Amino acid sequence: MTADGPQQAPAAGTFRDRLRGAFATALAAAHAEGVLPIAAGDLPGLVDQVRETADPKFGDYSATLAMGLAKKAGKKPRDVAVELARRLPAAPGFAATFTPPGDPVGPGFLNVRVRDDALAAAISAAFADERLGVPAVARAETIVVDFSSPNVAKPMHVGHIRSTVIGDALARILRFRGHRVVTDNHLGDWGTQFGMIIWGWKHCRDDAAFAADPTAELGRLYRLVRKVADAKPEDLAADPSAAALAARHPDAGREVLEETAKLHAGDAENRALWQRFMPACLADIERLYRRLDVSFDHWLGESFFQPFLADVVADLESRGLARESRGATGIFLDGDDKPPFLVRKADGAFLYATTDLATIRWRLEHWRPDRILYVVDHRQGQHFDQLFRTAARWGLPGLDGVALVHVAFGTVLGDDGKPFKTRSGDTVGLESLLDEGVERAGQLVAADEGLAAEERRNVAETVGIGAIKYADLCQNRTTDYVFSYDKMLELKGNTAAYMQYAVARVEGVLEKGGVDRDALRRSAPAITLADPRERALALALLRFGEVLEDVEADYRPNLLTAWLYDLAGRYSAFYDGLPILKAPEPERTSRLALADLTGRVLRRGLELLGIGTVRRM
RNA sequence: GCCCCCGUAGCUCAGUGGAUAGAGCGACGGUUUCCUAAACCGUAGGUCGCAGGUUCGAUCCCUGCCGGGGGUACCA
Repeated sequence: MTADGPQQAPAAGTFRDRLRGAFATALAAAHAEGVLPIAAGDLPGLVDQVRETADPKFGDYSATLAMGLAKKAGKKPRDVAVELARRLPAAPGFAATFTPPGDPVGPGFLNVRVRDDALAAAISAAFADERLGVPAVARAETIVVDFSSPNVAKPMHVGHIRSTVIGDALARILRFRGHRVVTDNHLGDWGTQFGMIIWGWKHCRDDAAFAADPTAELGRLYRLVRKVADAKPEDLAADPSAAALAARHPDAGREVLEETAKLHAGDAENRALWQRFMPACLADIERLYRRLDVSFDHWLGESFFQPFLADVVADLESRGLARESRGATGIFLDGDDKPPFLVRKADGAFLYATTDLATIRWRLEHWRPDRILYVVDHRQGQHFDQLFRTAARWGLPGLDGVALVHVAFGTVLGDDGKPFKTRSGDTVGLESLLDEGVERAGQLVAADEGLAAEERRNVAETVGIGAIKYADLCQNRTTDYVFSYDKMLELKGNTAAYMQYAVARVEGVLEKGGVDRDALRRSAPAITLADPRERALALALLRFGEVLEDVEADYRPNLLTAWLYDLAGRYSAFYDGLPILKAPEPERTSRLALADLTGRVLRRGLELLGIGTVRRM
């Protein structure tokens, strides 16, 4: 190791962090010497302009900040770049990690390359590290992640999958980053759907069916009563039994609301029915979560907050925020002529706005979060806008400085571009969705004769569920996405199976070589990165921490999937082009270490998305 | 009416105030005495909806228009 090279484990932080730090130092020095005018507040925005290059021929990292600074400084962009480049080598840690940028390129780009010895040292450190070289956040925050939140007593359907999958992935990622994460399944267990089921129970239940499969019977009642209560002619025309029921009960819609109101008011019979229905509903939901490998710290549903609702409204009224209008009570956030944020209906019932306000108050009091994330459908944007503004006006203790964020996502569409439905027009049940994904994965896996029946089933489950989750996560969450089994189960391209396959290939080569991975790790092998494919793989591996930071910044898991895909591709190119087991030393051991690290990074990355891996497939 | 989102290759989608706009599928071509070819390499394919504006630089930011979707007082 040379005198100016890395002395031991590299400095904390990603390469990007270290380079941004060096630029911050250079900027501060230029400012102190009167060369560049920089307000302290501008610094973060400036160093953000240090990022990985689009094309490796420009080096590994690139700074574009000189062009913007030039105007303020009254200098030419290239001159500004030169001033910064001159001061970089003196910044702590720069010379050990990066090669100095040469002359500015183009209008004033500064391109920087990671030193090969620093790259090898960083790989060695990551290889020996449980966290795979990913730094933890400097300041851990308490972050509540509110996701999934299905309506109990309605079967979970395709509409629930995005919130569940995206929310779970974000929670896992934030936790790995070092934050204190509190996941909460804010169940819809107190809404009108119970009025429907209670009404259905009283008028048209099938006791034998309920005894045999409670949730199936409750689901049937829900679907039936919804049609009867809504009384849409086209629905009734398609369903004679619903039509007959609707004819006998023309007031069903009103009666359903009355049953709901009675439940909320504490009516003994309805309350008893609710208590009877709940365990079966929860068991059904929990089975799905087990299959999806999703768990929660808390299950504080709407019913939990029900005792606080009257007080929430009274408090809002006493502070002059909420007032009566057309018999209801609401907060007029945008003046008298715009729809208010209703917290109590004319019939006295509370709404989910009321529950959400009570929930914010409760979470602030009990969890003292720095952030609360709501992973919910983008169609509820207006609700959250009103909710957050109301909370701010409410002046709750502990709300100052707390970020309330609606992490919105688009709708799941079918091939026809319309919301994903079965051919008969019903929403697709989540369970049958998973079954079909696993079934299709199984057909693909079955082609491989090397696996025993049970292992094939496990692989099919992991690949099928992974495909469905990945398809959801790999898309920008704000856009709608078209659900297609064919696409998500492609074995090439940006799919879970491609990444899982890369992991299995790592396993295969290590197994074939009879490699003891723990011993390999303890031996602290020297890393050589002579071939461009080795270097490209190494650089990608070390971006893990940067990517997770970016995921957190915008709550976008698809940045992680995109990077994993890139990483798996680089591994495939490395694996295809270079011998590992048959390479001479020291390349052989170095490549084994790279393969092992790649396998662990891919597995961890997929794990952070809630996606499993297999040893063979 | 008002508010929000979207419009990028034939299809499904990434992307971003920066250098020549990317990937998969589909099409065409190549690679296997070699560790999982479920792979790899290559070719073809784009006025980034249209028109202005801001900028050294715009697919990205602003304005208008066109097209699609969603929301818009007592469901969640």
